[in-house]
Amino acid sequence: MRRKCFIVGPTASGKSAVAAELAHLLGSSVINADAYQVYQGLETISAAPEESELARAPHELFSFVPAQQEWDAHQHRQAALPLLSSADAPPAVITGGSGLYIKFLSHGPSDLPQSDPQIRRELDQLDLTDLVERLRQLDPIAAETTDPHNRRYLTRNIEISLLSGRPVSELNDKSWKPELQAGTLGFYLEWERDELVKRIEQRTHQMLSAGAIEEVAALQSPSATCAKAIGVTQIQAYLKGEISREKCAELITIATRQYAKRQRTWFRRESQWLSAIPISSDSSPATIAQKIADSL
RNA sequence: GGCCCAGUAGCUCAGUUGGUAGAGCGGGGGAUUGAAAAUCCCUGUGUCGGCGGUUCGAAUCCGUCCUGGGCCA
Repeated sequence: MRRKCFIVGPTASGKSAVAAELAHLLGSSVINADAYQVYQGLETISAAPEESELARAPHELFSFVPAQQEWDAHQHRQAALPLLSSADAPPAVITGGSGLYIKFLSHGPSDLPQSDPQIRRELDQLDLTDLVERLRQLDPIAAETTDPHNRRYLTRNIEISLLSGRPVSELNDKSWKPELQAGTLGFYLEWERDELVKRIEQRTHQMLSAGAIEEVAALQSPSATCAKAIGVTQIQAYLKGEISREKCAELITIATRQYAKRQRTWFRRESQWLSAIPISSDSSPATIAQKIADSL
């Protein structure tokens, strides 16, 4: 298997630029591990790599899924595996902000059944107490350990039990298969909190004036996942005249900040295999990339 | 100048006939195995504008002053 170098961090941390530089230095390519940069027609809002970055090195798995389609971590892993097979290629640079997508590539996921739209549609009709009851019938242990308020997790656990015909608690041993091998490294771009908040604010305004509004206006019946991208509902509200442009920017900034916080929490937990790289406004992507390349 | 309304957590506001305060949002922390930019959990001591007074006890009543807003001159 090909060696892997993960570049992760919260949104607006400058991952794309560092990844592009690093791939350039290594004569390699950048592989996307971001749940929203996979979509077509969402480039601005998802902060997909810019022209200059795309020109720096080949980019894989970016902007290739129609916005009307659903995509998920498992499909993404399947799509990425062929790109990671040749052992003699230079290390692949994998980057993105979606912890789950990263984890699916850094570790082998458990062998569980895939999602089933039909089952989900049916379960969506039930209310929380019914979902909890349903799970209890299928798997009392899982019902005990699953947050009874978390619709997503309840649904997925019921789905797994139904599809496999066995209780989830038997199938999911909660221990990831360590896929990390020698030569695989992960780097976390670590910003000082206030500085990242400033960057998020600036980037939001930049996005709005760089086509984000037109992009959302042009979205034709996006998939449920796609419609959940930060910025979509806020810009739609602005387009309908429900909120001002300033309010829209404020709401997007807040949502992005909260997202960055969740990312921080996720990656903190992954710190066993991720080394933190302190980064600030005076560090250039090229310098960071060089530093990483030297440590490989 | 006179009258009226408002002044309670970073923000928006609740606080029933007086028993020293509580929600939402924001913020902070956490969870996270095929929807993950999703979904969910935990976390609220603040001179109740200031100063006096009444009372066993006042954010709640009285007086006065300050700051916003409105109406009348």
